Amino acid sequence: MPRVTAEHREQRRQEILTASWKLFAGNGFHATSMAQIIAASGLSAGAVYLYFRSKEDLIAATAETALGIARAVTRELLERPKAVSPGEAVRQLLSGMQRLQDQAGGVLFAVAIQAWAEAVRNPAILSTAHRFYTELVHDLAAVLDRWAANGHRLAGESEQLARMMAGVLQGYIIQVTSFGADADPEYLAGLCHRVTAMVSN
Amino acid sequence: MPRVTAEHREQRRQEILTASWKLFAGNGFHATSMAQIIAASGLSAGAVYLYFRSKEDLIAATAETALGIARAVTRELLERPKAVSPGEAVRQLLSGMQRLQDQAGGVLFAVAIQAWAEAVRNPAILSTAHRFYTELVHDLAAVLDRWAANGHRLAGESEQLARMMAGVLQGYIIQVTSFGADADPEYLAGLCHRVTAMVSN
DNA sequence: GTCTATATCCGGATAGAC
DNA sequence: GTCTATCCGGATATAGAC
Repeated sequence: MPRVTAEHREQRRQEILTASWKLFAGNGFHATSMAQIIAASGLSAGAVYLYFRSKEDLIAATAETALGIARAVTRELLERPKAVSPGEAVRQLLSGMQRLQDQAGGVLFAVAIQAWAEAVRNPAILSTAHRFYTELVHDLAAVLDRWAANGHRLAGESEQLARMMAGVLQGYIIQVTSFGADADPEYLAGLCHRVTAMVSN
Repeated sequence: MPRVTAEHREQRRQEILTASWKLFAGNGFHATSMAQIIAASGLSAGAVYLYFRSKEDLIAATAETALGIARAVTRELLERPKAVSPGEAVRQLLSGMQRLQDQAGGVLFAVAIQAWAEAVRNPAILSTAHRFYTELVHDLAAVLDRWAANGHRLAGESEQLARMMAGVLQGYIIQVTSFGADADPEYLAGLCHRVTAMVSN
């Protein structure tokens, strides 16, 4: 009995979230009204508030998903036994993120940017962002260390290099989302290749 | 007569903008009310609306300043006759931006992030962001070309490399603003040095 | 569990006195 | 040119019927 209910609850939450993403991505968190979300979800106001206590809650859950995509992919990367070059890691990271982005209807990157902006005034979002950033850097450093253990030489301390790689990813997200300019595969291939040059000797 | 009036007008606008920056940086554009801005500026509601037609106008003017800082610094860089390495260019860029940031009370980076987020729903801001990004990439490409003309070898087409450098800067802004993590000079020096490795052969 | 209707509040912008 | 008082619209969240 509780099993079905919990599943049902979770599914409903997911439906509402999916409807919210698109609106949040297109209008930003604050210019999106609960009325819009309610209409898009196909439920009533009362029902939506049954699954999310407040708009704040909805924003927090949305940000959690959007900020977590990079982490989800590095996780996969590390679970495979094979060591990869830093550039190859970035390539897999970007294509994995793109895959999740497409699954979500192409809105996660935009929401991630919203979340970075929201973090300045919302401690809960800041904390989420900080957590995922720390984990991402940690994982990237592990990728670098594994590569170095295979006989390659890093250009410095792995965590600092990992922060640079994280910066490249963040910059990429801004560029592709705001300016739609960097989707072309040639640039992407060059970028990944040059990342390897950046972190190695 | 109109001379004095125009100057006076400009100065008043600047005062209002300066008051707005801090609020926008701390609360975001949408969670900042006109009432707060009016109180912070020390003027009355009527007076503020005399200098800015709407909150939208105020946001646009604020975004223009915040998004323009990188451009302002590259401009200086190019006006000097000496060719510099890509890493040195980034170093000067970051320190120049930091200088402007400090002059403005340490809020411009946060406002820039707000502006990137706002760009998804506000065509005027998107256009401003796009313009400054394009100019920045153009200027960075010129820095690279000048360096290449001095006998160094670039790792690819200068504009694509410039876009990578712009991405590094954007990532840095996010990291330093959201996580306050990258202010240490050692990381900064390493970053600049590695940028040169990224773009050269 | 779900929907409809609404209470309540707060935002931006303006009108008009001085 | 500047300030005070106020309007109007729309936002979130809830109360209560079914």
